[in-house]
Amino acid sequence: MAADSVARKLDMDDPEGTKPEGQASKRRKLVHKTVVRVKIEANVVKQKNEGPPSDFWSWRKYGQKPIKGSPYPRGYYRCSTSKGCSAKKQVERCKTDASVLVVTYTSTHNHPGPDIHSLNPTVQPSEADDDPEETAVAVAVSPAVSAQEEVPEQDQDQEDQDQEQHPDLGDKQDRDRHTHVAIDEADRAREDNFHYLRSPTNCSSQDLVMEQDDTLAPQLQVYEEPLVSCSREDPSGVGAAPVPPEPEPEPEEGHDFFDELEELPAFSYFANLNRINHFIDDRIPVVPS
DNA sequence: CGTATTTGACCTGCGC
DNA sequence: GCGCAGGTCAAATACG
Repeated sequence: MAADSVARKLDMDDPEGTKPEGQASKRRKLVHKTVVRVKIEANVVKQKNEGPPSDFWSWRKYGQKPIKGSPYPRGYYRCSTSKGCSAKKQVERCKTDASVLVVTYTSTHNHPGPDIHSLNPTVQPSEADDDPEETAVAVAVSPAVSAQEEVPEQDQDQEDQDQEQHPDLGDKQDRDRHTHVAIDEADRAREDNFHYLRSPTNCSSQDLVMEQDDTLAPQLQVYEEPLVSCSREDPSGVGAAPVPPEPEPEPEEGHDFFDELEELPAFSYFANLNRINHFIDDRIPVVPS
């Protein structure tokens, strides 16, 4: 017992790079994060029922913790696609809207992803999927909505509710509106297989080593498509979603919750997109008609 | 039998 | 300096 603790302590005390990335990255600050929110019933549930692999990457759960202020636990996942990959994601449910999952990606994949077309032959690229521009539109969604990385846990929730009130967030709100335009455009393109969009697997090492001033870099908040942020927006825009809204299961237990969110689609895709700096910089402006 | 998930303990960072 | 909360590890367990 004690020996175990000592051994672990020694291991953790190693400030050098002699230990796996996971341990080295125990720092809570200064890590690049990408936040994705997704409405679960429209994709995850459906997807789960259909059974296809839910992501380009495979994620392995390594922890779960109850989060103060949130009735739902947070799950910790690590990329298991490649052994040395330090990519991680945290999955939790929105405090104010149980149907919305908040996925936070940290670190980056240090390996090329699988070819989704070969891995998922059943996933046929839609016509829109063949159109780079359609994908680009979807991409534009990501950076269009940015959030502060330093937003405290509690404030994130607050932010959702106060977005429209907060003067500082007016710009964000405006962009948010653009986002929905973009989503509208991309919606049709991706509604059938948005979680397998275009393969991001050809991310170059350049992408992977993307450096960012974490203290300054805005956190990318990606709204998964027929999705609305927590506790706001009229779901009417979502009505176009191919999947009828299912009765929201009462999130009584975190286990049930995480049973649903064990694997999430497309997030890695967006995470990868976020890494493609030039892609973001050159994002296609979505002009509201 | 191998792999993935669960779960409790431990460590670190941060705020007071 | 102390306490709290978040993040990670690793043994135990479940599953295919």
